[in-house]
Amino acid sequence: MAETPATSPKATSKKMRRQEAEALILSAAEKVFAEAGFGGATMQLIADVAGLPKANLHYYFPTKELLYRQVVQKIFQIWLQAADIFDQADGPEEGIGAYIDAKMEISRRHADGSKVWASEVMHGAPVIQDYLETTLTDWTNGRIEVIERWIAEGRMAPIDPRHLLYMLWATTQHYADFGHQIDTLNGGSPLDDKQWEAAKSNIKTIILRGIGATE
Amino acid sequence: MAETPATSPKATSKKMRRQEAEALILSAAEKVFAEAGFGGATMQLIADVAGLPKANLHYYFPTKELLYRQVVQKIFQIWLQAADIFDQADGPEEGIGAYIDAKMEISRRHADGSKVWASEVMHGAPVIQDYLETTLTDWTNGRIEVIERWIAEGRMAPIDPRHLLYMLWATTQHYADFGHQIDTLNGGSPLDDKQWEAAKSNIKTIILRGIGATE
DNA sequence: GGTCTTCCTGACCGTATGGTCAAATTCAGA
DNA sequence: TCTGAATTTGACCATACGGTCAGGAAGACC
Repeated sequence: MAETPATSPKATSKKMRRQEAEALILSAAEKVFAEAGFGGATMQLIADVAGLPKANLHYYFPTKELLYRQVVQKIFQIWLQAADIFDQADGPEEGIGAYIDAKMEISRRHADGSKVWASEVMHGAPVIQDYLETTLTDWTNGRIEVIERWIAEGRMAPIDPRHLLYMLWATTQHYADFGHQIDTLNGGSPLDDKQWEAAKSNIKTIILRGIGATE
Repeated sequence: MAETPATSPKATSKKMRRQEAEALILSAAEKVFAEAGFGGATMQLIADVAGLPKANLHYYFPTKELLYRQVVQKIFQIWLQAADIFDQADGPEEGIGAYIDAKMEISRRHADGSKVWASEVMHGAPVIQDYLETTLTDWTNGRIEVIERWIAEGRMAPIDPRHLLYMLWATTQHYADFGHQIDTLNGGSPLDDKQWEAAKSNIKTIILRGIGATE
């Protein structure tokens, strides 16, 4: 009768602090939302993964929508963080190269979050449309300016910055969102360290050479 | 065969043929599954979109899973069709260029199907895992051989064919799967003909130059 | 100990969903 | 016109889901 404990990440103390309880639930929710989608996920399953009774989830997160929203916001923060790397660079080779590395690292370390984000956008961004229109739009426009400056300075070929950004997002996210397909084509095993390095290296080689940012 | 009178979404006669009824339902299902995901889609909503009573859906497709499976298989067929273009080419510039065009056309014309496929893979391919392991694996290995030959012949740079294929899939699919995000960044409007051409052109420029397949 | 706040949870509820069914309707061919 | 198969459909059912609630348990502070 192993009903309560099982494989619960944290189930030692009887009472939890708000912060750790929320973190535990958010982590379980991210996993379940990634695997089943918003509609396919159930509060009961999230509760099981977190090792808590369902009613406890509703104590911290009144509704499923609210819980989902927080999961999406969390990954968006990580996403934005990586984006900063873009600015700290001197030129396209360094900036875009580092950005690819950072985004690939996110795809590897936060694959579930990436999937939730992808799912959200794919279904028309019902809960984070405002983020797309404000934060993401601003960030994108800022980066476009940077790229245009690089082009004007002759440090890379004159390509449309928008489509370059889309290519960067698409290619790096692909390793998270389509990770299962990649694993299957890899004989059923996840990419190992070496293969991830090869992926990053190949992507950087193709894109940096493609935009004429290599010497 | 050529005896189908007035094939419109709403048929004139009270009774439908199996073929057209199934096509109508599959089309509605593709749309709803794309917008809501498998878990979020309901048979009632699909029925409403198709303009049929729910019980009628179950007459043609006994279960939701079965209906979903057919939708996924349908888009996979289209996907494979485009893949043929790869072979009919003489070299990388022509072959990969045409493949990008074809996949971009699919992203534009079959955005819903692309989303369903992406969703399916993202959730671990519960219904088409066998396709990944057989058809897709075979196709991929075949294309890897072609690319390796091109490399051996000195017609493109020595990059890992796998990661090149992933980049092609990722970049082209992105315009369907993340179409909503792209539209939002485009001021809320879908890309027009000119913008789609620009997208294709930019992608081809970057990738073909990136793999050293241009003169 | 007493008391207040925070946290925990089993039991419960209304609703929506996938699926069933049997009766009605349509239609092709005899 | 008659007959049997194919199709259509409203009504129905069991289940599972998101969410509620009342009462109990665990600390914190005096």
